[in-house]
Amino acid sequence: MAAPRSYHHGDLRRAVLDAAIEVIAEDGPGALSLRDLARRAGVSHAAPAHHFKDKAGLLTALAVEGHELLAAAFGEVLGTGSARLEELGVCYVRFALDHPAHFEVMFRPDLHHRDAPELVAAQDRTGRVLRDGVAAMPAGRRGDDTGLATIAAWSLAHGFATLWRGDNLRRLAAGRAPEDLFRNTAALLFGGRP
Amino acid sequence: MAAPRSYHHGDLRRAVLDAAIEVIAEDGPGALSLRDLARRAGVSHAAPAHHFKDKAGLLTALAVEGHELLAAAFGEVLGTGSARLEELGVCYVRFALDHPAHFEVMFRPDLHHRDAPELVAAQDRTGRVLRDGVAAMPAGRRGDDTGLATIAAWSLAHGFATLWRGDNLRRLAAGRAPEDLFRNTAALLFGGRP
DNA sequence: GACGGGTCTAGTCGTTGACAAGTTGAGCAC
DNA sequence: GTGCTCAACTTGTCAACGACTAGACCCGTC
Repeated sequence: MAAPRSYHHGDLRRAVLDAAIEVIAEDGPGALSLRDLARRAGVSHAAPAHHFKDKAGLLTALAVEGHELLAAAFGEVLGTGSARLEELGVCYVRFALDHPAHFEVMFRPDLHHRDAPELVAAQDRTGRVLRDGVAAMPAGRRGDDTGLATIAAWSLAHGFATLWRGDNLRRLAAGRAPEDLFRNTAALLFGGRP
Repeated sequence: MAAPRSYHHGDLRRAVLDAAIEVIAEDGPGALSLRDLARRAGVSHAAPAHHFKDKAGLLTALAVEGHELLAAAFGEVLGTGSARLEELGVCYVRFALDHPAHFEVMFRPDLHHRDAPELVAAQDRTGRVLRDGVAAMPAGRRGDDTGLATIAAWSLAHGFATLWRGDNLRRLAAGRAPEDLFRNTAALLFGGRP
């Protein structure tokens, strides 16, 4: 990073993405500036545009990367075989807390090029993985309508993660750690009947 | 509105807020520009700053107004006495769909002055109203821990509303209207055992 | 050793948020 | 009425931004 730069950066695309992740995680997408990212990478102010076209393009790339990371995380949980529905939700919440910048951008269509084919594909894949994950669960409490169960599980996890990140649950959480708290919440709704 | 303007606008604060609501509902908070709002209200570019200090101040005011509207909506539902927990959630979802701009801003701390006392008060009030609403429900399925039940109900409704607004549930919804769909979802989790 | 395409620089335009200083006009004291 | 005060608003300015353009640079290929 301190080495003298040749004319070509080497991996400017990744460098800009990483810088963006840092900025967004700290101050939100509103604080993002292409010129600032260029400065951080040590290149001229117009260089990033060559990789991402424009600001929305950069955020689209970030969203796609987020969907890939989420799908991978789901794959790990499902791969273990010990997959209870709660753990899928916990995985979702953990993803949101571990990758706040990606999570922030993934579900904000006003920030990206909504029609970018790679984004649409990534979104579809996430939806499919989610639904398949729910479908693979024992029927039990979740009812027969897989679509409805998916909506329920997704809404619960997404809402929890979003509210937690916005610091809206601090008072209600009463000091409990987010993952445990969500596990309890999910167990209350999806778990065995008391 | 078409009348010749005197030096004083009359109610510039309201006019700017309304214009902001329109812009945000259409293109998101990122598309907001104080100068554009001023233009729409027919005043100079610096006039809005006199009422809101800065952009974050405007969004803070919007968030506070949103909390007030939400609390009022809850009051109506709870006032009827026919308050089942699902209907509280439906009310939340309907609020998000009816007031997209307010909803968008209310839970995005990076957009406002997080420490503004009127905002903190409004947030606290929303949290309290929510919790009281849940507490007033028959114990039944929701368990004994009111805090946990509030988190569950809030997360579910918030997640559903957010995902719906981001167009992430289109495929899973299969044409069903959002309110009915949420009612079913909530019934699946909170309702009587099938 | 020319060349061609991907990568980056340098310069520019129009727009924005924030700030400072001045202007207007309504309400109030006398 | 006269003069005062103060909030509401205007005008002018600045640095920063996103987007665009033309051109410089570098590497692999023929």
